[in-house]
Amino acid sequence: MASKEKEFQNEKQVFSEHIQKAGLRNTAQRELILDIFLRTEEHLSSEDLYWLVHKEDSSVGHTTVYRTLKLLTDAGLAREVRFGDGKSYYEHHYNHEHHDHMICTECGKVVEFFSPEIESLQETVAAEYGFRLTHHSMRILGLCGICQKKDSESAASGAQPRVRVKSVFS
Amino acid sequence: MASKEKEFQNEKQVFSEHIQKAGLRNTAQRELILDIFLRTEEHLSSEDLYWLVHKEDSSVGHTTVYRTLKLLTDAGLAREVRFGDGKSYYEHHYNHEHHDHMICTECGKVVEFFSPEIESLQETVAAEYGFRLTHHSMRILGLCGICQKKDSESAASGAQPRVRVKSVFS
DNA sequence: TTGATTGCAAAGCATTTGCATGCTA
DNA sequence: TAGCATGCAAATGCTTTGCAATCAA
Repeated sequence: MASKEKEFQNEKQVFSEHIQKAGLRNTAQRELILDIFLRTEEHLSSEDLYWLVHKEDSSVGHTTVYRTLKLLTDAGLAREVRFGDGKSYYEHHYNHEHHDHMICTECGKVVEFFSPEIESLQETVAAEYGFRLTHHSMRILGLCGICQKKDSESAASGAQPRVRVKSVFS
Repeated sequence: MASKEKEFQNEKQVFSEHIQKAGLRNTAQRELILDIFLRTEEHLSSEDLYWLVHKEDSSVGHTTVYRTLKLLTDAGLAREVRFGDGKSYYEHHYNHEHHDHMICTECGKVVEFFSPEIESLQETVAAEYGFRLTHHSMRILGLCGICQKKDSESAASGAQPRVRVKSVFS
């Protein structure tokens, strides 16, 4: 692995370029937030990222994290995702393949998957209704293997799911 | 069509039974809210439904509409749906086939569709990852036929989309 | 009569905005 | 120096909760 300074050079350059094109400015806060975002290979809420940033620089505020996540999204480095608990999460988007999510409603585990067959069927369906598809969102909710076992073994454990899915959508 | 009094008898009985089983009570507000919900074949937000109810009985409050929509959902008469604008919408669920949604990001039109092929592929994918699928949510976002034309004809019209999709999810 | 229900007001969340101050280009 | 960025506090939008008064069973 490259040294800390050389990591994520591509992503950082994409960000710089986006900032310059838009007539914005580079700041220490934005650099720090981007760096921590890139170092964390998870689905992060703004709140999650705020605390990670806070550990390294406690002067950075919530607002800046929110605004920077939007900026990262605009720059194509992040993608906003929702799992149904009312918050927005963000995941890496630069050089990452498109995928959908499968979420365990018990422990909150999120699995990324991709099905070319489903993708192409979505195109077909959209065309049937005269739509030009621009994006889609698909979540599969269920129990992961581990939680299926836990459920059959015993009833309630005290564990708190990370993502509490309040409702089922379409 | 049956007379107003005889309409939706099945739905109303389902509601009565749910209320009795749960040890709850029938009230004029709940009857009115259910009635208006059933008469409206659309995706309604709590706010939408509140105003429709308000027209017929202005003494009914927001809170009661929220609580009654939850009750209808518990009773299996309604289903909560989210389109990505931060609000919850509700649609008829009793004796309605499962379906997914296609949403026009320009005018907010919502089309319901069902694809058995996609459904079965979802089962397959879930099984591949050891998940037991319980629900899923799928939204296709794009431009409907009409808005594609409008877009090519001219640029901006003053029309306000009913659903403003703020973010793209998975 | 008893306890569920109602509606108001207030509280909760996640997110956004106004604004004075600070800092980059 | 100009004007974008920051961070605080306040505002927002949707939803939930506390509570006293009301009403169904």
